[in-house]
Amino acid sequence: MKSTLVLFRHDLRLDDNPALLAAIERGGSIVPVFVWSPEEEGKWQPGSASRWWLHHSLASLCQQLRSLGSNLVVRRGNTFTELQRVGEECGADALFWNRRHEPAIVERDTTLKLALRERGWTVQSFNGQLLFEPTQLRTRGGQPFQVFTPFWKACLAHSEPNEPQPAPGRLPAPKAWPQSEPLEALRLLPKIDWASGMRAAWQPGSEGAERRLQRFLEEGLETYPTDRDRPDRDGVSSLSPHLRFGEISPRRVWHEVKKLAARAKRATLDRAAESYLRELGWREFGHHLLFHFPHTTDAPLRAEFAAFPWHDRPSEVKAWQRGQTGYPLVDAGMRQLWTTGWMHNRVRMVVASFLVKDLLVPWQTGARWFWDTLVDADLANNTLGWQWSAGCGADAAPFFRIFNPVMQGERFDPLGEYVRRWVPELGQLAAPWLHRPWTASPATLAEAGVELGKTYPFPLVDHDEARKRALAALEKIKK
DNA sequence: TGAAATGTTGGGGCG
DNA sequence: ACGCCCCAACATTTC
Repeated sequence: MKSTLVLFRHDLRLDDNPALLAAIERGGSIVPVFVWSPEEEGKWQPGSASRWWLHHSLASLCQQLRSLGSNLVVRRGNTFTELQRVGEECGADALFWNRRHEPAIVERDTTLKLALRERGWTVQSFNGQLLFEPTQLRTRGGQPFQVFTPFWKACLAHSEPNEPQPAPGRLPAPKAWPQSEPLEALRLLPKIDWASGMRAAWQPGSEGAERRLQRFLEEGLETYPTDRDRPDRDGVSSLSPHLRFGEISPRRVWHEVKKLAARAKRATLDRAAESYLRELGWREFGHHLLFHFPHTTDAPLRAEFAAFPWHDRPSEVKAWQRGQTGYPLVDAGMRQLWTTGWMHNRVRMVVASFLVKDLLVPWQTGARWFWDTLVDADLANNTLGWQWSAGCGADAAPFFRIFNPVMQGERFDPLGEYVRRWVPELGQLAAPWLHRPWTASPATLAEAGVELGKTYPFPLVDHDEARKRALAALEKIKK
């Protein structure tokens, strides 16, 4: 009996999993495999938050596989070596996977494919991560898109992404299971347990993804166009980490949202669906860009920004990381990130603007911190987001577009509920002062139990001055 | 998916 | 009634 290995990576689900379905169609037994080989990811090995998530997501996948009479073979080491060994142990001569588009992985996978084929294996890869493959969409001039709007129009004009496929009901097991390590051997969990905030906020695995999706469809989609900008509300889907690990397929999300809007036949829902799918479009855009411009993980896409006069001050970076900048919205965001492994997108833009423009810290420093702390850390989206914020990427916000952290707070967290949740030492301050405590009278501060410089910091920089400094720095790279 | 600076307009107070 | 000033409200330009 023939046997097919299915390599799981960023597709930790059983439904709408093209590699898995193709393996079943091929006939014979199926051997699901996970190989932990972080050094093969190059400079961007999974960060701490991602590892925590990965552990739990693998546990969930393993349980689901077992309920189908299968299992997950867990190995660590060199991917090529381990797959060969697994193949020998169960007599498999085929390997199927869903593609990833990160530069180091594309390179690794290309080598892997060739090496195994040379040894007589059948190796096939599929698209399980994206709505469209990066090579499918080109401008009329045959170039990759670098501006979002035409990119998205091309997506919408393209034939619909495939309908999602249901999970198989059963997976034929091999006669003998290859050796497998216990999950704990991968040592993905932190040594000191800092993950309690993450446990409270998330349920890694496709079951958790499913719950998020259903809740969002029922309660969130309708108000998405406005509430998506409100960190004080539960107005977004929170699917990002689930999409990152492939616990839910983007095609599934796409079709569920469209189906709901089509059934409802209401203009508001149509608009809401459009607005949400557009964000899925940004995810897609990020992945396509990284595929076509692999150097952008570390270097600005707009080369002139390489000469930007950044100021990397470790003490200021530290204050930013710890949520001690003295700007309440920035600090709230950074603490939400530290505690839950996630930050609301509106606030991500504000904290990124603050780091890059108010502090003049290189965007790569911010990207590194997000990479380590986000449970949804995704190389393509992280790169796109930071280059967008720094004004040096594709279709980026112009550098002179500088967020005012006070105004953003007043506009998007008007009652200060978001700040109060994450910066409790300001909890007693009334809304008008909450976003700019340094402007409150000594009496107001005393009444709220706030002592600036002691219980909560003074602003690290004066935004007005910082803004002028940033614009002056920009002049240096202009001809 | 900005915000500040600058320009324009129009109503009201007032001599 | 008129001209003048002020300034809020909005629009446009600039960074």
